[in-house]
Amino acid sequence: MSIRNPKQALYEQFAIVAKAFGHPLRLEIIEHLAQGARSVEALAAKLGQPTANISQHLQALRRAGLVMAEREGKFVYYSLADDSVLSAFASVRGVAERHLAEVDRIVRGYFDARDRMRPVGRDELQSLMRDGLVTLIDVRPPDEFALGHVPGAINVPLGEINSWSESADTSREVVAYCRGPWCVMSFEAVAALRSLGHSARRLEDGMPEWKAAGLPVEMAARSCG
Amino acid sequence: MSIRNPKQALYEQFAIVAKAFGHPLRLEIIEHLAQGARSVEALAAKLGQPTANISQHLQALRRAGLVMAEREGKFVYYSLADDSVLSAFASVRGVAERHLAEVDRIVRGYFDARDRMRPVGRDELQSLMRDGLVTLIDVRPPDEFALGHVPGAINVPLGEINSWSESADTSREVVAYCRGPWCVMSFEAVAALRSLGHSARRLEDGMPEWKAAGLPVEMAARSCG
DNA sequence: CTGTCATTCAATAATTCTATTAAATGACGA
DNA sequence: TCGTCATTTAATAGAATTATTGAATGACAG
Repeated sequence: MSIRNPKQALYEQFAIVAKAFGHPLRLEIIEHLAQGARSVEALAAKLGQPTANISQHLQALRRAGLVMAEREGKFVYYSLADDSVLSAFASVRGVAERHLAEVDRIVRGYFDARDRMRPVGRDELQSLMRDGLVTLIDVRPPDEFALGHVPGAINVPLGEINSWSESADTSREVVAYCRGPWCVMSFEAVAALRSLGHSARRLEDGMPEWKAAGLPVEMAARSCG
Repeated sequence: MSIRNPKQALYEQFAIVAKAFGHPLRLEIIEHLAQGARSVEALAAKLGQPTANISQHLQALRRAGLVMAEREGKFVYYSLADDSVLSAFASVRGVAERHLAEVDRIVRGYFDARDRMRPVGRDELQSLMRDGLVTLIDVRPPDEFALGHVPGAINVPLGEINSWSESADTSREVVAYCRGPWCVMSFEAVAALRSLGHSARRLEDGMPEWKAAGLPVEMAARSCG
C-alpha cells in the first residue's frame, strides 16, 4: 500500500471525485449550484444547515474539482465546475434508479402517488408551447427563476400556487417544472393544482437539463401575475 | 436530520452509489469485472489482496447495486450489474481528468513520457485493420483475452512482448490495447516495442469501451505464435 | 482605524470506513 | 459422513469523515 504505481495513483484521484458525490448534502448542494452561482450563506439558508458545515462541504467539492469559487466583495460565489459534473451526477443517479430497490420503493411510495401521469418530454413541451396549448409554470423561488428559465414560463413559487390558481383558467392544461428530475417541488405543484381542479403535468426534467440540452433560456423576470 | 423527507431519502440512495465508486480498490475491481465475470479469489489474486478484503469490497459494491453475484459450484462469480455502471465510472473519470491537476501531473509524468504519440482511435483502427496495414495486439492476460477481444487481434501478454517481437516484422506498425483508457499495460507494451525498434501506438480505449461502442467481439482463442 | 459581516479555519467528539485476523458457512468429492 | 476448498462473517484496531462550536481571516463601510 505504501508503494503506489501510477495506475493506483490515478485511481485514487478518481476515487476522490466519486467520494465527493458520496454525501446526500453535497448532492443537494450540487443540485442547487446547477441552478446558478450561490454564496455560502445562500446555500446554507436553502439547505437549512449551519454556514460552517456548508462551507466545509463546499471545500470538499472544490478539492475534488466539482465546483469553483469566486470572491466578489464580502461574498464567495460557488458554481459548478462545468456540465460534466451534472452528467456524472446523472450517471450515478441512473445506476441507483436502475439497481437499488430502495429507490423504487421511495418513488412508488411518494412520487407516483402524487403524479400518476406520464411526465411531459422536452420535445413535447416545445410543440405544446408553440401551439399555445399549455401554461408553463416554473415553481422554483424567484431568485432561481430570474437567473434563467424556459422561454414562456411564468414564475409561480410553490407557496403561491393556491392564489395563482384562482386567477387561472381551469380548463387550460398546466405544465410544471423545477430544479431537476427528482426535485419535489414540481410534484407538489402538480398535486396541488390537480386537487384544485386543474389539469396538470410535470416536465420530465428540470432547468439544468433543459439548458444542458442546448435549448434556449430566457433571463428576464416575468412575474406570476 | 432525524426527519427525512423523500427527497433526502433519495439523495441518500444516490450517495450510496457514489460512495461505492469512492475507493481505489473498488474502482480496480470494477475495471476487472468490466472484462468479464470473475470469482472472488481470481480478483484477489489479480489485485494482490487478501480474499476477505476483496469479498467485503464486493459486497459493498453489491449493496450499491453495481455488481451481481452468481454461485456456480464452489465459486461465486461476480459481474457488473450492467453497462450503466461503466458509463458512470467513465463520467466520474471524465470529471477527474478535466478538473484535477493531479491527474494531469500523473499522466504527464508517467504516461506521456512513454507514449508521446497520438493514440489510435477506434474508427481509425478499423480502417487500418481492413487495409491490413497494422498488427493488433491485445496485451491482457490470456484468460481475459479468451473471453472476448477485438477481431483480428493476437494475444501477446505483457511478459511475452520481448520474445514475440523477435519473430515479428519490425517494419510493420503495431497497435496495442488492454483493459481501458488508463490501463498501464498498453503503455508498457508500446514503450517496450519502441525500444526494440518497432513502430507502435496505443488504441485510445480498451476492450470494455470497444464492446460498449457496439463493435464486434471475437471469442475464439488465438495464440501469440 | 474600527466595526460589521461573510467566510474559513481549528478543535472536538461521534460515527463510519477499512484491513486484518480468525472462525463459520456452503458445496463438492471421496 | 468427512475433509477440502471458496467464500462469507465476526471481531478488532486504526484511519477517515462528519457536525458542531468557537475563534480567526478578509473585505467593505464609516
